[in-house]
Order: sequence, then structure tokens, then C-alpha cells
Amino acid sequence: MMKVKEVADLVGISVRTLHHYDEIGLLSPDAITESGYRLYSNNNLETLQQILFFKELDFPLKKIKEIIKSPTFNREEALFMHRKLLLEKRNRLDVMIRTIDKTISYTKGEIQMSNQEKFEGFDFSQNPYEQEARERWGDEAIDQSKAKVGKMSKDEQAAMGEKMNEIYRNLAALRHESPASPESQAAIKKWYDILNKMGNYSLEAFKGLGQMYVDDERFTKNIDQFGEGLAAFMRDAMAVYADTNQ
Amino acid sequence: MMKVKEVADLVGISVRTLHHYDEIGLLSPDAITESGYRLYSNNNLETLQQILFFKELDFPLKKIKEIIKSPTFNREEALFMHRKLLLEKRNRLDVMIRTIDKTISYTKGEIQMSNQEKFEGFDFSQNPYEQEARERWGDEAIDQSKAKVGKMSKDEQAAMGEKMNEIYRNLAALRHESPASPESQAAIKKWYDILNKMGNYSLEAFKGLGQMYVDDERFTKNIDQFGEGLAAFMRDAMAVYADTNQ
DNA sequence: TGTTGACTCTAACGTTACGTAATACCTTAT
DNA sequence: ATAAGGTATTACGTAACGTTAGAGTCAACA
Repeated sequence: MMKVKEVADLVGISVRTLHHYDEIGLLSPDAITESGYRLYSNNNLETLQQILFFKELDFPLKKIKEIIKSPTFNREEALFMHRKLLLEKRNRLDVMIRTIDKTISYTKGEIQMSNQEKFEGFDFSQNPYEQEARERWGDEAIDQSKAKVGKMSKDEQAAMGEKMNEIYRNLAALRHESPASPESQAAIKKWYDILNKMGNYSLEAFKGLGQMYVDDERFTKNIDQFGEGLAAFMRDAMAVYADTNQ
Repeated sequence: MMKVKEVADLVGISVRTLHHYDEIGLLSPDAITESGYRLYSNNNLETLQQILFFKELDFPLKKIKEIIKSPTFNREEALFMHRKLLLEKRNRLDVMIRTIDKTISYTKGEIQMSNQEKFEGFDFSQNPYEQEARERWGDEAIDQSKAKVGKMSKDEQAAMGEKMNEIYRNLAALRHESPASPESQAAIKKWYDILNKMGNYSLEAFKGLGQMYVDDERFTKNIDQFGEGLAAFMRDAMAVYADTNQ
């Protein structure tokens, strides 16, 4: 249980913001002391994390409230969507950085840029970013009358979990061979495919994920349950896969 | 000369926004028709580009106005600063994406994340991003009484330009050797160093810039003035340099 | 035990950057 | 010349807090 300022300092927002979120019913602390102090639980913090992700994607608080209060709200699905949208935002930033690079270099060479070029990366309405998000979260998740296409049922989730375990076991069996061997690469391809059913991973991201498997020991521990050294093996196999399939 | 809607559509903002910028004196069109229609010049568009860069970095319009109206305002310097800050913003996004990846994977493995971890990438106040920008633009660029440390005089700029030309010529002379040869790499290192005096280029960015030298023909043309094929040679040398100096 | 200093509360008005009408004039294609 | 679509001004609305202001709370130190 944390008090307002602790939370505010932890996540880098103002106390007033937390007050505000309480006011509008977006995030009310799980407990309140006798003297009226707000006490935030770990659960509250998770919700806050979700809220901030949505905010980073420029969703209005009103919409965020609708979304996370909705009974059909799926935390996992939201995370994958966030990931995807953040990646797109990152790409826009990349384009803007490129635009700057061009501008800088052109200035030196007295080259004229077209007006189009000057604003590459700025026009947010052109790319599907907002559109798609609103369709997905604004309609599908809220309007319960619509069919929940693309969403997984509990059963499907369980099935997917089992498939993932199978791939783990498969990889564990191969882990003493070369990560670049055809068998290893075939197995790791399955891993890539199943991840992409959920989250849309780029090859680069896939490679990065593999690195995390060994960088973060809790990850490592979790994966190595299927066999000592599996995490490291997967990292290598994932790197090879990413590099050879560019 | 473009009318409001043309401009709005080009850059992806609303007509109202342009009206607003005119209202507050941030960006007034260079010309107005008899009937009062706003007509934006190419110059206006460049200013608008600057404004949008600052906005992307969350500067309030009031500050943006102060900055770009200031007589000490240096467009080049601003571009470099923008580049740097956008890169930092991109890095924050990367951290957030990582955080999501962790959250997703941990959820599967029933691993607990620390509260700290949950909010990695969110706390914008901790990194120098805003701080630095305000110091640089809020004080130094505005408050004319302060010394303009770190800023280049006209003379220094000219000197730097001459140095760059020298490197070009040097590289041109080497362009029929291997881009990986010690001489080529020594020359390209100079290029890297001089760019970094101005803009803080990562190795990755440096490599990307090299690619642009051949992707964009205006670039190519400009560079190849020093010798046919120099742009392509530089791209290769820059790639080698980036890869070997990681 | 009293007193500070840092923290917390509610209440309420202020601010930024536009959105959203409403009303009226301008321009261009048919 | 008439309709469709663009533009102008004026003005009120709104979202997400910022910013006092006044008062109570808590932990530690004198």
C-alpha cells in the first residue's frame, strides 16, 4: 500500500494527476485511511500502468475509462496492442529523425526539399495508428453487441499455452545441436509464428526478445525449466533466424 | 503560396490549428488575399516544420514562439537539438516496449515484476530530456545576457565547412580502394568525428546516413561532385565503420 | 510533549491548445 | 447563376490537469 506521493514519484506523474484520476473515477485507490489518505495497492499500480500506456497513445481519459472498466477488457490483448502501437509510434519518430537528417544535409548542399518531404513523419492521420486503435478498442471492445472476432476464448488460450510448451520441449531436445541447424531453425520458426499470432513481432524485435531471455534471469529461470541452457540456445537460434530471414 | 486547407492536409493538422497559430502570432502567413484568405509561403512551411518539431517534444506554444522569434535563434542548431531529443524520445519508447514484453512474458510464467520495472520508460522527469532542453532553449537561447557557449560563430562554421570539404576530397582520392582498408577507415572516422561535433550520431544512425547518401539522388549528386561514385563508397565505408566499432 | 516540516485532503478557479458551432463571404466548376 | 466547397471571424466548449488556498495528519526530533 503506497501513499499518493510515493506512487507519483515512482511513475513520474503529479499528485494532482492521481487526484484527478480518482475524481473522474478512472483510478480509485483500493483503500483509504481513517483520515482520508489514499492508499494504492499493487493492483492499482497495474491499472495505472495500463492507463499510462493508453495515454502514451493519446487516448482520452474518458475512453480509457470505458475500456478498462469494460467487462470484455482483456489485459493481455491490450498489452499486445500497446506493443504494436508503440512500435508504430517509434517508426514515426524514426521517419522524423530521418527528415531532420535530410534537412540538415540538404541545408549544407543547398539542395531543395519538397514540401512533402519536409513533413514526413508528421501526418499521423495517414497511417492506421489511430484509426485502427479506435476501431479495435473504441468499437469492438466496448460495443458488446459486436462479435469478438480475433479474440481468444479461454479454451483457445489454454490450447495456445500448450502449443507453446510443446515448442519449448521440442527446442529443449535440440538444444545441444547448433542453433543454426535446419531442425533448430524449423523449431524456432514455429516459435516466431506463434508469437506473431499474438503480437506482431518484427524480426528485430524477435531477436531482441531472445536477448532478453538471457539478460533477465527471471526469464532465464522460467525457460530453463524445460532444460538447462535452453534460454541461451533460444537466444542464439532466434538471432540466426532473424538475421537469415531479413 | 498555399491556402489553409492545402497546408493542413499536407502536414496533417487542422485548419483551426493554423488559425490558432495565426491568432497567437506564432505563425502568420506571409500573404493575405484581398478577401482575407491566408496564403502560406514556402518559408512559412519551414517555420511550421520547426514548430511541429518543438511540439513533438512537448514544448508549449508560448515557449516555441519565444524561441523561433528570438534573434539568436539558429535553425541549424535547433535541428541538431531536435534530432537528439527525438532520439531520446525514441529510446524511451523502446524501454516501454521492452517493459511490455517483460510484462507479457512474465504473465505467462507467473513471475512477479517489481513496481519499479512496471513503469520503466514512463518517468520522463528522471532523464535529462526536458531539463536539458529547457536549459538550452529556455535560457541560453532566449536570455541574451548569457554567453552563447557551444555555439559556433560564422567563422567557426566556415572553418568546419572547409574541414568537411577536405574530408570529402580525401575520401574521393581513396574511393577506388577497399572501403575497409585502413586508410579508408581512418578517413571515414574523421567524418564520423566531425559529424559528432555537431549532432551526436550513434553508429547506427551513422550507417543509416550512409545508406541515405545513395538512396536519395540529390544527396548522391551533391557528394559525387567530389568524385564519381564517392557516395556509394562512403556508404560502404560508413557501414564497415559502424559494424566494426560496435 | 510539544513543535516542526513534509505530506495529505478538498474545493475552486486558471490555463493550454485547440474543437465545435454559427453565420457570412469567396471561388470555381457546371 | 447557382450550387458545392473553401474560408473568415466570433465565441463558447472542453480536456487534463496546474495552481493556489485553507486545513488537517503524521513521524521525528528537541
